[in-house]
Amino acid sequence: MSDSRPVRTRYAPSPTGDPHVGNIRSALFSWAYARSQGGQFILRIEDTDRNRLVETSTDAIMESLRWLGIDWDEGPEVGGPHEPYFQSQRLPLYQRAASQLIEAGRAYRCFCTAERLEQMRAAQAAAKQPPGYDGLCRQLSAEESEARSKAEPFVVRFAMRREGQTVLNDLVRGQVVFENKLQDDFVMLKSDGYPTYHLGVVVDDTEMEITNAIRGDEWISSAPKHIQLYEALGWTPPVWAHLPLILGPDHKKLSKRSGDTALLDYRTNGYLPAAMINFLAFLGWSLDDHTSILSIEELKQHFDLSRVVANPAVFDIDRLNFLNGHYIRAMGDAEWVETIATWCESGLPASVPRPVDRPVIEQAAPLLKERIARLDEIAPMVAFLFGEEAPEYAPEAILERVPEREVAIRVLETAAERLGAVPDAEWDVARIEAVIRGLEEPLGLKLRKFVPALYVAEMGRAQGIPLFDSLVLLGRERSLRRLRTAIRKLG
RNA sequence: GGCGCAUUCGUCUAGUGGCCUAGGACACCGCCCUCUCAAGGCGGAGAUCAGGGGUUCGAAUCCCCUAUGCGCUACCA
Repeated sequence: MSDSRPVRTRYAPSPTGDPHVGNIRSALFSWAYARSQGGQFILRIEDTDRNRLVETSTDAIMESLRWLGIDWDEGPEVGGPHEPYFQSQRLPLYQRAASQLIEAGRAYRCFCTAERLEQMRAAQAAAKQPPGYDGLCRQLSAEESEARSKAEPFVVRFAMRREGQTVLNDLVRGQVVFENKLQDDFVMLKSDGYPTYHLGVVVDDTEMEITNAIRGDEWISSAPKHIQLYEALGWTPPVWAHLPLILGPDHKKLSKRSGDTALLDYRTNGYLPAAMINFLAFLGWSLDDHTSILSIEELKQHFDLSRVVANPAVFDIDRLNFLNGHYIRAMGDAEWVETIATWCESGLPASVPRPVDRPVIEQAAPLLKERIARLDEIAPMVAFLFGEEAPEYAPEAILERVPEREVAIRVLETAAERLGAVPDAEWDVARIEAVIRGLEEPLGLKLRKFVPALYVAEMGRAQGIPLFDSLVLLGRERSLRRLRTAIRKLG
């Protein structure tokens, strides 16, 4: 198993859309493994499907990786000794391999039309036979093949060995044996001259000196194709590691239908990269029997393919939310203030003047920290600080917490009266707290019983950052006005 | 249908023959703290290790069978 070559891994997505979490988890593991081994991580774009190509994908792929802090040593924008890193720009490489295989009798041109293949499959299905190419063009003589290739479109199929078995030695699954008689001659070069995935990976992984091919488990069935390709080409295959799938809440492979979302959606939804990394890292891997919080630095240092498990993992959003809250609380004060400012700029109503009042943000910041799980919760929670009146609310919001209308009105009136007696110069937390606590006696109610009414009056909702501090931030005038507004609403 | 993979608390996982009357984390429940909501602290419930056969003095850990789930089965990756 020992190999003196430096470890080289790659992430080789196809640009058919924005990368989703399952895909990025593969990137993360590949990257982490390379880093833990002091090796290199390569980014390669497998843009061989012209029909499904989405122009913006490559940028989304790079942006996703950068957001998480996954850096690549070779690939788009950074270059490297194996340029280019786009498969569409490496066509001669695949064509050369295909010719070599045709000459060696290990591959052949196939002139079958889509219609014929369709009929063939229908017949196979009707006869309850396993689908697969029937090998019609495998019989063609070299001369005929050569001649027809001048006039007809064709694909190149790989002639799979049909006797014996093909054995995959997988780092996470151990030995997996495939019966060759069940294999069929797959297309390796399409009629448009582009390679299929199978040829593309084998050629490029070899040319780019990849030592460890880490990919999702959905690929394990095609491993025998790749292994036989390596054999036929006389090349040495990388060490494979097939990662367990990530499942949606319905326990099916994560897909658009099954709760998956593009990775970058998590950014716009207010998740922190550190939380995402931590979350993804433990989907199929663990450090030991007790660690559940892990930084990206620790991951780089300790990640090990030998601790990847084989069974699929369900994506648990509750856990991600917890981790996100954890990393928010762990954030440094200055960074936290910047974060709040950013999310306020984008999340507050247009009526709030920009740039958003910095001192207010700075004072609200510490109060906000342990109350936020996602960054997109920031703006709704501090919105009340930026306006004359509280955000619109229904009077019922008060009555839900202080059921009797008369009592609620008395609470608000008494508060307005006593708070109104506090001169502006003495409007501070200590004084406000004393006054509001002093309301217990005249109202004959426990603080916790009546205070929600004040929350709603001041911030439009029954829960939020601490009331006493909020009143200071609001100032005497606005605080009192909101009390009067609430009384009017109830009356 | 065929082939392949998987199967430990609801979820992510620890566990590689005796340390397991199965550990940690999230979620859940309770108590404490408390101006709301959180956060935090403490505690609780929760897995007869899919089921059945073996092997062994001894199995979650090894073998076999069954069941279930998932993946693949394209000129998509």
